[in-house]
Amino acid sequence: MAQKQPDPPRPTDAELEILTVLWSRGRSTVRDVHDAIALRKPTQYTTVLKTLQIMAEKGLVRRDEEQRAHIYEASRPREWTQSQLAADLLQRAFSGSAKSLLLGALSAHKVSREELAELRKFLEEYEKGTR
Amino acid sequence: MAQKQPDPPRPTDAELEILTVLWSRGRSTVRDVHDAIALRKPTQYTTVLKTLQIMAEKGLVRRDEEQRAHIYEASRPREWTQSQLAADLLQRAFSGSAKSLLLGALSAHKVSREELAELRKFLEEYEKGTR
DNA sequence: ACATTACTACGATGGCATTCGTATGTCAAG
DNA sequence: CTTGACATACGAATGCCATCGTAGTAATGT
Repeated sequence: MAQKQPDPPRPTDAELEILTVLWSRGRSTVRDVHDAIALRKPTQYTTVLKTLQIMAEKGLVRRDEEQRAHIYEASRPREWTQSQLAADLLQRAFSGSAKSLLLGALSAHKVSREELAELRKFLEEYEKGTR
Repeated sequence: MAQKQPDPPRPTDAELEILTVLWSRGRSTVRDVHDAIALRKPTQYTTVLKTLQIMAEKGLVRRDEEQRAHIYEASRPREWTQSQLAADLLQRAFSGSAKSLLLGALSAHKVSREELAELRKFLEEYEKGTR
């Protein structure tokens, strides 16, 4: 019987950055992750390593130790974690009002007309789906 | 000439909770804030006091020391801070995709049919506004 | 006048996040 | 075999967050 793993805690800023790399690259070595992150921000290799080790303890990532260079992967899919984060902020800062959240996002971060239309379409579809 | 205050940093969890009280109550004493928070969560008075003092240092709140019981108020309106937080999460976790953010929020936090309709209306209006 | 209550200030603690340096082990090239 | 490149492990420094206890002081009630 498959054991249900407990929900990992909310990732911190540095952890989220690493998760982003793992989500887009898939299974990766520490070096892979470090290289990707070092492009945008000077970072020591061991810093990434240590953070990944901690993330493994927390259950945010899984580690495959078969090879000498261990291989890491996110233990939860991107969508799941994003959902957690969105719901968390929704509660903490918006008292559960999805409308306020959307308003806040739109007013600070200008989105293109195209994305706006997409957004509306998505919402219409979603509304149909729950009818 | 009015000095432009620097943007206060992103509020922490405890700080956000206090800000929420200040936004809904307006100018408040430490006691007011404490009473409001203690309803949902056992908290020492001095914990709230200390946090408010730190928030004042950071510029998250303003303090009026005229009376013996100092009076605090949020230095930024709710909408402004919410915007910051939404935009921050949008960047950090959603690579700027407002659609993903909305999808995440909706999939974790079930919203009523009414709110969904409201949301759609709001989006339509917003779209008109930027045309 | 004295005791009680209400307030601020502040130090201290424990925990976590982030970062880095160093130690140590493995492997392959010369 | 020795060296250099590359890997993990891990201790430690630093700083912030959240919390609380204590001290000191002003106001209030008896």
